[in-house]
Amino acid sequence: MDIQLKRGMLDVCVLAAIKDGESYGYKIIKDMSPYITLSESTLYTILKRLENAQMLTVRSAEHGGRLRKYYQITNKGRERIEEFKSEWREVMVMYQFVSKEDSGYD
Amino acid sequence: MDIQLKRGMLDVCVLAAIKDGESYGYKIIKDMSPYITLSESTLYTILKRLENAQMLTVRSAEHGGRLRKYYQITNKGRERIEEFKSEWREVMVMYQFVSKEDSGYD
DNA sequence: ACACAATACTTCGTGATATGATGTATTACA
DNA sequence: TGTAATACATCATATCACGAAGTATTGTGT
Repeated sequence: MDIQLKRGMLDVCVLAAIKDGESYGYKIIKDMSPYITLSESTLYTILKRLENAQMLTVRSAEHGGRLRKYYQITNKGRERIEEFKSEWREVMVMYQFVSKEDSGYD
Repeated sequence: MDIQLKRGMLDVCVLAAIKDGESYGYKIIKDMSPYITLSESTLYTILKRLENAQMLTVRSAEHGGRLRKYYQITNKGRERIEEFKSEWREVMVMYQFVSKEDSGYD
């Protein structure tokens, strides 16, 4: 899939992946993999960005000797998801502009 | 609208704007403006990119003392539109991933 | 005659960001 | 003993939308 087309959607997808309960990096990738492919470097970049934007909070916890970072969505994060849904209408306008056939009229 | 969300769509929108007949920069912006807003700098960047990718051809012609560049879509450009439509399915998968409500199960 | 809007295209710098490559470290398993 | 899986981090790179600024002409209002 075209990288550019994913832009602006991945952030929100990651938020959606944790909206029903906290999760951690590796699990997020696994959970999303049937629907969306993203590399580890991409995910951790996004998580950091969302943390800076206060759309999620992080807590570190040990699990089986390994350190894990658990991510939890904030209200701001949920608002971002709603905002995205609103913007989606404009995206559909663009899609329809592309996919509409020539009517023959003008 | 979020800039990032437009990415990967604008190129195809411009191709769509000329798919029913050749046009020129200024007119393309006017034609698209009810649906999609894009600045001149963005458009001419895109036109140059599409030309390099051989998705459109250009001819210069004088019109009312002013120089105009007329852009015409190529087969490769039309193929790009079709390719985009295919990729759209994956975009919708991402959108549904974001917009789906928690089922309560799992 | 003068100012200003509209038409038409160009170039430059900037910020955002998805990704591959690479690295570190532990656990599980064959 | 080695390899895969788990888990997170950093860096450099390429792509790209946009504002700002510039050039030049035509049309219009006063």
